[in-house]
Amino acid sequence: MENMRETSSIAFLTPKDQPQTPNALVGQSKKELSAKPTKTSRGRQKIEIKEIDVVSKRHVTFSKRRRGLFKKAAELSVLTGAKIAVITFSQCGRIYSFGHVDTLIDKYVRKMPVNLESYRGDDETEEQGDPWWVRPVESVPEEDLEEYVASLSKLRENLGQRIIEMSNMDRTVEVVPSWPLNMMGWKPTMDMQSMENMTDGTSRIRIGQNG
Amino acid sequence: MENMRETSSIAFLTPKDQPQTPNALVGQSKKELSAKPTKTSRGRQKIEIKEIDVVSKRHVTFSKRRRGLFKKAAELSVLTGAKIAVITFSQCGRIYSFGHVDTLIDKYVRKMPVNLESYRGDDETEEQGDPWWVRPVESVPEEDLEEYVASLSKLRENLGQRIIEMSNMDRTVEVVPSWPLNMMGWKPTMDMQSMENMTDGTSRIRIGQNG
DNA sequence: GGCTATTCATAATC
DNA sequence: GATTATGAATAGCC
Repeated sequence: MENMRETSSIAFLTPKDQPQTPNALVGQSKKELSAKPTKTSRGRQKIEIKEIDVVSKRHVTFSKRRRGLFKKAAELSVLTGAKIAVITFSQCGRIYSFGHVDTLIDKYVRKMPVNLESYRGDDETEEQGDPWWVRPVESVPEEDLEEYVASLSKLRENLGQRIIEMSNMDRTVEVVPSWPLNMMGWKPTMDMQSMENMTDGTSRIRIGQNG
Repeated sequence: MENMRETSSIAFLTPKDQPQTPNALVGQSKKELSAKPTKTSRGRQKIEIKEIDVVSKRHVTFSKRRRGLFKKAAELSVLTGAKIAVITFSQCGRIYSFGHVDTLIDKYVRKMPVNLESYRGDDETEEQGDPWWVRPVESVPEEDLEEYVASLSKLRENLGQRIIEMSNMDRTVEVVPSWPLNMMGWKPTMDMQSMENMTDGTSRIRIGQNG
């Protein structure tokens, strides 16, 4: 009873969901040639929810649906007064975020590790254990202690900064409700959609040692 | 040309968007009494995107739309292979999150500050400046230095933990793609929707000193 | 929490 | 990036 509309037969439809060449209509008519109400589109087609194989298609879908997702988030936020944040890590490693989480995610996931690389333990002769700031203090050689403390101190400093920012955020996850939702000509602004390049393909965080 | 369909006149429609009593149809007919194809619903109505005044209505909308939002996020994730995370802070202070962000948010925004309260600077005689771990090392009195270093060390330890967790996350923001998207009977599971109580009304983070 | 009619999102296509 | 027809989300009700 639900999919009764599938029975409507248009010139476009192939007998039974049979695959057809993308340009099956090329050279058919340009809408003016034929008197029949030739449809120029088959409209939205039902798709299976599984990874899209064709790369270009996948990218398009990512763009469109991400936009839609953000819009939904914005609406939900405005309608209910909820604070919302959305983060999307695209396959190619780009981060698109909605709300103010990007501050949090960006700062913590991407930048913090960098700030932790000052002191790097005993040269690279050491085997690849945990990074220096995770190992027990006892493992730090006497002669490195000064540098170690300095690094620790700096780490603390950076940490402090981040926490402060976060505490501000928490109150202000003001996120969406604050920006003027211009539903008609709605489009994401830099405020709600930030795009960041990852240096390279590694979407992994580099923690501590090794260059 | 777009809003032509508003002209369709059903028994339900009041002359011109004029407000009507909620139970305007009470006692009209129960679908069997009338031969006319009496509509049992006016279907989805267009609404303005602004905070919903009626609380109960707002809650319903929050539930429905949050669910929809998460579903969209799930689909986007599966279709494009992107890693997605969504966090919603409801007005009443509940957190509903999608993906693994909750780990991140929970850990950092809520729990981390607690772990930083070990060393608390010079008693409470000190005025309410920055918390100890943000102030310069020089401000730490000689006699407290040992405790200070210990705390700093502990801080470092906690931090290490968190960063590790996060670095795992980054790879694994595996989030949605991993759970079986059961589109038909789709419903959020504990895996993707976690609900957390805030201790009290304060959605603010308590940082450092003072009890 | 389920139902229906309608609005809204979007796959295909240009 | 724009258009169009159709699949999906959902507002108002029970």
